[in-house]
Amino acid sequence: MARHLITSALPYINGIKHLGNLVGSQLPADLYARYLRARGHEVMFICATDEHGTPAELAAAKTGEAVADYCKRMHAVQSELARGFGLSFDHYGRSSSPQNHALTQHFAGKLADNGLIREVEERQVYSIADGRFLPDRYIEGTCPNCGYDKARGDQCENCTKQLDPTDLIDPRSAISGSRDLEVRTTKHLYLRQSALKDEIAAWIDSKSDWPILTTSIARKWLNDGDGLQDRGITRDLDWGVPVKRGTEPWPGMEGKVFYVWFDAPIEYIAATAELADKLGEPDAFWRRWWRLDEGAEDVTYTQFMGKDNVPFHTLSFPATIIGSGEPWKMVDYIKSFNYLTYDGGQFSTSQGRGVFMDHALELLPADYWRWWLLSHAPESGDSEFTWENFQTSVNKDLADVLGNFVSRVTKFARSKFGETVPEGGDWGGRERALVADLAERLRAYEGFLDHREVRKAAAELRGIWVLGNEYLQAAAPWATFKTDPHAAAMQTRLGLNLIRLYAILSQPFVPFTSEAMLEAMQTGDRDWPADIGAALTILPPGHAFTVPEVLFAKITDEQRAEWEERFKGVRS
RNA sequence: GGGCCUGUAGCUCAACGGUCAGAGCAGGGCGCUCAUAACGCCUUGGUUGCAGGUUCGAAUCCUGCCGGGCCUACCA
Repeated sequence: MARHLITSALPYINGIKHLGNLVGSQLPADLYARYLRARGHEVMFICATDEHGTPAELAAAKTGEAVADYCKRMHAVQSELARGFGLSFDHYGRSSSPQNHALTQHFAGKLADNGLIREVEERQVYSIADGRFLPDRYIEGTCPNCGYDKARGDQCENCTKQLDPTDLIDPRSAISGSRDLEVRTTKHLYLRQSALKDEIAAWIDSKSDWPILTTSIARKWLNDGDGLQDRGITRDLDWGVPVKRGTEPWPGMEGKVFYVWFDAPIEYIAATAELADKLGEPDAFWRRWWRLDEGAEDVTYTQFMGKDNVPFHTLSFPATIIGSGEPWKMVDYIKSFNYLTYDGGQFSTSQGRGVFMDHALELLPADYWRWWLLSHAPESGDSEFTWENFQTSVNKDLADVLGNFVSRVTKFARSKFGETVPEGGDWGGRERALVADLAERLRAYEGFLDHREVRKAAAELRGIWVLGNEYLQAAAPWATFKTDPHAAAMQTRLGLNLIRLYAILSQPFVPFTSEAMLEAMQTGDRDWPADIGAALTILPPGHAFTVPEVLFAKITDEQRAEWEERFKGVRS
């Protein structure tokens, strides 16, 4: 039994996430967590909402709520959706928690003590009408290069030229449209990442087994131009973690907060502390996961994230931890994903293009989405969601291969032997061959999951399901029943036991269906099989079972057409 | 502009220097009838984007070109 710490990138608080967000971090992380728990390991699976930053403030302003209220409400919404998708977090925290405030301030204090913080005077655009400093991208104007009149302060989307907000002709606030802007001087803290460059580079170089996507992005940032740049870790905002040096005030930094990307990863740790507090446990409860000097030496830590998150997890957060000089647990493996695209284009939260978590659950049970998304996870490149592919895959894999297997076994058993596991007959060569085939495929399945190979694991699981259908076809209990009822009883008994086995093996992918299968088999024995032969005799002769409802109804052409139409436009 | 990833059967992908380039779906044929017209078996189908090069041997390594995607540090 090993100890596994697993974190999913934090979904931003600003609205309901789409399927692309889900498959890029939370869902594969959940798959891995469920698998490791099923194997008997001790797992701490952490996620949280990322609540700070300008977009949260603006989203709250739009609904007329105080930002704290907005975040509280949206956290509840996201939390409910996570439950709906079966995401088995041990804790779903909030980056705005008191625990995260304290820990973020602690890290900043340590970094300052170690000489890794410097103060920088900056000139930034202030909007008088909005009463706030504007991040570069929230300033709009005419591009001096191409004349495009909706260029943003960081870059012109039309000609892709990188810009400085002061380059813009006729600049205005993207929030209010106000032209009443001025450049003001403001002071900010910078994390001296450049001083830690060599240490971080050596650390990255030691991770030879990480996905290329992860290491290539890290190396790019480490080596590009002048190398790893120092990074501002404070902002002139109201909503966030107030800048403090540990528990002490930070002279000159009054009224400022830490940058959202500084406090967000720290929330992984703080969320674990939130859990301890919720359970009434002492600090040791969470520190044994995070402090090498307090019990975390034997922890394996895996992070899951979309590729846009990689720089922060390979560079900024490690810089924070290394720079603290304290023995915090660093990540052992970073699993990163490309993007899921929607019908040829991008999923878009702002444009409402694509399928979002709430709508997805209105249409179909979570397992349909979990299966499709995980079996098509964008591991090697971007992958595309189309309704046609979704319909075909789900109908074939879930309804025909798995669902129908359960259906044919239980209905046959009930009609010939009643609703108890039939007795009589002994295994022969065919059954032993099946066990051998299952054992071989199970080894492969476990290997893929151990290495977080999501798509391959899904393909292997499907192969395991197929073995059941192949066996039935070859054994043909409906035929043997006429000539040798004992043999038919044995074959049927094996089929029923296969259902229990499949429920256990499929649980990481389709947990709700897995539960329904176990319930139908009326068993609570969900031990991961150490020995397939033994696992297929757990349900003994005479054990009662029930015939479950159809596990997966097929998606009809009419449904597909309707959904295709409904989700191609703007979110309603 | 720079960098990274990617281009393999109609579709989605595997194979990451070495037996005839594999699998699922789709297409064709046969079988079965327990089952959600489901399942099983067999089968059609590829000059591995293009052009060179390295090697006994290349989808795989190198160079160039063409196409797709992403990143480029004050959105997160």
